[in-house]
Amino acid sequence: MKVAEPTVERLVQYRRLLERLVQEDVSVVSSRDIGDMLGYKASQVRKDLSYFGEIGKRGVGYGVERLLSHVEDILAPPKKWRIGLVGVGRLGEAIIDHRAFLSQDYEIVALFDVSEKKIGKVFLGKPCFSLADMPKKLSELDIDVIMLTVPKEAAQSCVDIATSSGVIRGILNFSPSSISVPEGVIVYSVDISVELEKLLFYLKH
Amino acid sequence: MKVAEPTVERLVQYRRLLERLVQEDVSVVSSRDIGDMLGYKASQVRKDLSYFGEIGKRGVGYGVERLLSHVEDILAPPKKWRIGLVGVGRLGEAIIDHRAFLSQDYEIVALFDVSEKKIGKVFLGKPCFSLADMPKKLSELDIDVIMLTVPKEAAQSCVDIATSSGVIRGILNFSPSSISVPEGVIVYSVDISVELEKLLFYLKH
DNA sequence: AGGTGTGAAATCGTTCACAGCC
DNA sequence: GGCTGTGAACGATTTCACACCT
Repeated sequence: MKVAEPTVERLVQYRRLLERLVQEDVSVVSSRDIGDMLGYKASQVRKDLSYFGEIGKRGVGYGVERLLSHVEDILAPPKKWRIGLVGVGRLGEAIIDHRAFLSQDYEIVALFDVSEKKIGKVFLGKPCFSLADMPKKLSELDIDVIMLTVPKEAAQSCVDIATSSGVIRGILNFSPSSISVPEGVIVYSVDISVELEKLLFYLKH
Repeated sequence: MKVAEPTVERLVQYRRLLERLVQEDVSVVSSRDIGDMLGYKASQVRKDLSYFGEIGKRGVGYGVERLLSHVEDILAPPKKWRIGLVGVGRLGEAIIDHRAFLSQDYEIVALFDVSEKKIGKVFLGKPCFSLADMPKKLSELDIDVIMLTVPKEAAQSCVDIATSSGVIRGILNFSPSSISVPEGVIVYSVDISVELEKLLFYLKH
């Protein structure tokens, strides 16, 4: 099934909200409730949820637990993803430490850096290896995805080294640069300054 | 003039690329060159640039320096924005240290935190104040925008305190939570785990 | 020939409006 | 009466196709 990107983004938000509602012992929500809490139109919420079958009750709403497990199923990965993080700087460490990585769906299993000071050390429980050993380690450790937190000058060469192993299928790029990857590798970027610039642009009307 | 959001995002990328091309003494580029380097269609590049007047030469391309100064003018803010950062954790420090903040267009001028250990200290040249003093300090220091790098539980209350001063016009939210703000305040969010989840979703086709 | 600028067409995503069920 | 599910209308963005300039 083909799902639009904005829908996937909202599904992640629905899951988060529903987890909170389960905690708070809320048993039923309407599309309007969900929309109000997350800043979406009720019709948007209904359309998103309807792509995956009829899950609500007309005249009533959605059962919170039932809907949550439904959304979890949609988002569930085929296996627990194994992630490598390239570039153990301040941003890299902040990400290793991030609460998101308590997820059951993925795990950071190795770090990579060029600095002799970092290679061989352990950061927040994760071992750091040399960039030069990366292709070998990526295969050995069965890593599917890398997150790139290196300076922009290093980004493309790190990508080239990582993709040379042939095991990498996805890259989450935090560096402020466009990278090119082999056919079939998916790249998403999180670019702090681009988001800030967009905000500032609209601030001047 | 009204500019679509995806266009603004690409304009920021064009500026980055053009800055590099100036460094490399490239004097002319075509829309196809730009598109190939950034992963856009040539027609997309031409359309984006044409919104702001005829700047290229038919049969030739765009003069790099001329185009850069044109794009800089489009993105230029009316004044240097003054930014406050709320939450001096690992992620907050990574952002303070980020190369993006060498920009002439904006500057982090103050930090805010609840921790007694951090209040009164200076981090990478930026003074840290108490959350309780935030409304006063935001006015005093003429801060327009805040960046939120607090745990999700604290996000909404920090927003409420910050917007109570009435001087905040924009918020860049790094916390994994939806926040509500008074009419007229613009919010952009950078959510690491949402981007990762989207990537992983498309990895399982 | 080569490359821009741009209306028109195509695509993608959101919102409406209402039939259908609880 | 209230709320879901969904085709149809709408709106936004991308891509095409070609006239026009150098």
